[in-house]
Amino acid sequence: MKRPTIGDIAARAGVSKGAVSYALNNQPGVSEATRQRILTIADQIGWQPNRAAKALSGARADAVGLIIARPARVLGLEQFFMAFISGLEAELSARQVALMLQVVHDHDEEIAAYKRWWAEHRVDGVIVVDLHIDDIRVPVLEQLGLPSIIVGGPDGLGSLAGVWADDASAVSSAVDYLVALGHRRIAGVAGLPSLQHTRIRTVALQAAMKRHKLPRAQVIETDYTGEQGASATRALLSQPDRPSAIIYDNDVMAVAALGVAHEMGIDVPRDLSIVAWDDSPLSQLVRPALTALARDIPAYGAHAAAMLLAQLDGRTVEPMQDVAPRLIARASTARVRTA
Amino acid sequence: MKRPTIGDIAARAGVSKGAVSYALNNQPGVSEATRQRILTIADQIGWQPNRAAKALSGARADAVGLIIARPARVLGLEQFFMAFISGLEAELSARQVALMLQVVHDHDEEIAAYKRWWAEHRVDGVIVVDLHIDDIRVPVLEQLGLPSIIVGGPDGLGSLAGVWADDASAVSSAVDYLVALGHRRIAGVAGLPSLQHTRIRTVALQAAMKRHKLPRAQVIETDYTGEQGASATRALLSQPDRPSAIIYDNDVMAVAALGVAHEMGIDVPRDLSIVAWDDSPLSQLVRPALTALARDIPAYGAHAAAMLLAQLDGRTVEPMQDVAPRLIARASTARVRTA
DNA sequence: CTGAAAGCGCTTACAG
DNA sequence: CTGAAAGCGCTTACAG
Repeated sequence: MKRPTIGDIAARAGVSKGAVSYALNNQPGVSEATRQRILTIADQIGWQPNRAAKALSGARADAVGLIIARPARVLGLEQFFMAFISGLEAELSARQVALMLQVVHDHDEEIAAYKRWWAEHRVDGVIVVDLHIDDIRVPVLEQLGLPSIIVGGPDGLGSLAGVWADDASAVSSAVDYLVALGHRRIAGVAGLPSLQHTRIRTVALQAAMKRHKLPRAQVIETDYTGEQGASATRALLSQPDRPSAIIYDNDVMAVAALGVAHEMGIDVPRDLSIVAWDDSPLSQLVRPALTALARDIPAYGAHAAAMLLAQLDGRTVEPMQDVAPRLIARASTARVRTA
Repeated sequence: MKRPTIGDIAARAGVSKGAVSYALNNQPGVSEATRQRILTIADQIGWQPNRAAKALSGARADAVGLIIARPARVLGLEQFFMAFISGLEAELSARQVALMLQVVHDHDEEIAAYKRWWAEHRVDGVIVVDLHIDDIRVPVLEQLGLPSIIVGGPDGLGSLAGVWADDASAVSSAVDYLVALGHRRIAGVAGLPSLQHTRIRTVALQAAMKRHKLPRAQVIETDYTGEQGASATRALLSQPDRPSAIIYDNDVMAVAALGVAHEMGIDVPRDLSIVAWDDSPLSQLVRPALTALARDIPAYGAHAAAMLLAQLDGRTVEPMQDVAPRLIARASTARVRTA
């Protein structure tokens, strides 16, 4: 059986295709009685709009895009993206908007994909993640005029709207807590230095140390993998003046740190306190359970999607700071030993 | 500036739109010289095909769909999906085929989405994951005629093509290994009982026990979360005749088990051996590192995508068994203590 | 090898 | 409130 078209509906209802179109799209131009009759017939014969035809007449694609530029190797261990996507979906599918997903190697590929999607009318807008410092994607998106919501900010957004978490205040509260526990030598194992939020966190860490009149924190940058997290931890703990507390930019590295501490005979939390970014089932499962800086990642995704949809509806969208991450204290942090 | 169309190209080249179409699609009907001239002009003016117009003329959507039916809560901790998606993408993006992703609550929603996508010509085919026992999606997809590749099998595929890993032989080899280490009481902490591969694994476990003339394995079913993995482990280890080895259907539960063993004063691997399905960075990071049944998940995704693309090209696609998972021995398994 | 034309299924001014 | 018609940008028989 062939797919029914508005022509079929029009024939059955004894009206023109134009009238059917108005009725189906809730446009004025048909009487309420006719509209109802048309809607009933459409339902009966199982009519579904042909997207291609709609799109060719200038309608929206009813799809938004998300591109992730990370090596496959690292992707698997990021709890972030699945949680973020499930949040996006909650907003999008309620509005029958589809999500186009692509995984690429770098920003050049990502930009090429944006251009193609936009030229092909595949998407109405995109959600951009992993904001970099001096991000080359921002000017390209501005120039294309492709509606975009950046996940990150508040700096470097250009004229685009963004949504970000207040990582700085979260780091600050973590340092306050550690200092209150008596820690004075606090170090950081950071993520990719090119990411804007890595810089924000590191700057906030140093600012908090300064505020407490403590020496600058040692910070080692990594690629987020467990291996690099482990190496960084070994380096930090092999010094004579080793830190008594370390803040990790993701949970995988913090778990790796537990293994390193174990192998070096350093007890957590007695001899070393550990704080991990991004609470996760993992953080709760390991022993000792990890003190974490927790973000509501699905909510973060939902907000980004809602902002994009609002923008597509022509509403003006203000850059927005999302709720601040919370410090969840567990067994990996403790009062520092009085030597 | 307006987007260029084939009309613009035709005007510049001094040929008809038809000729341009033939040239651009590598169809016969234009001379090689003309084709080159047209291609050059298209490139110069930055022409990109309008998908909507192509689709309306009966072309493919050049998109395939993937729907994941899992609660958001569980999704975040599944390393599987991101790894699988990165494998899909490797195949798809090489062919400029887009991936439509949707997250739903149950199979009814999933089926509704398949119907809509297919009716709307949004996708050319779909990849179906998490094959259930008596899966209601299979007959629906068969009836729709929507090209589909099932991830799972070999049973319950109906007339659809599938790709699956030989979980049975993997479980069998794990049991052989444990028995060789002297274990006689082996238990299983399984995943969702409605999933086909859960049944395959459990049946294989019992078959292996029988082959070794050992008593049936105790198997506890779970929802894959760390909590249920922990409860199941507590239950198993609280018995007088507690097992000396347990096989877990995912890494998250196995890590939770390490915590439970620790809290109960049971040493791993001295008093308890643990084998985890699906090797992951997590399995390698925890202490003791987990002996794992490892699948190459990105390759699995790549194969599924390749099969779907082949099917869309009209090639006949045979159901295919992927490479068998490998047992990777690490520190969580050991020779059983001679009591 | 090339041109002119119809058609895909919608939307939307334009007349009545 | 309704109908007839043009148009979106392609593809593809059908003539030359």
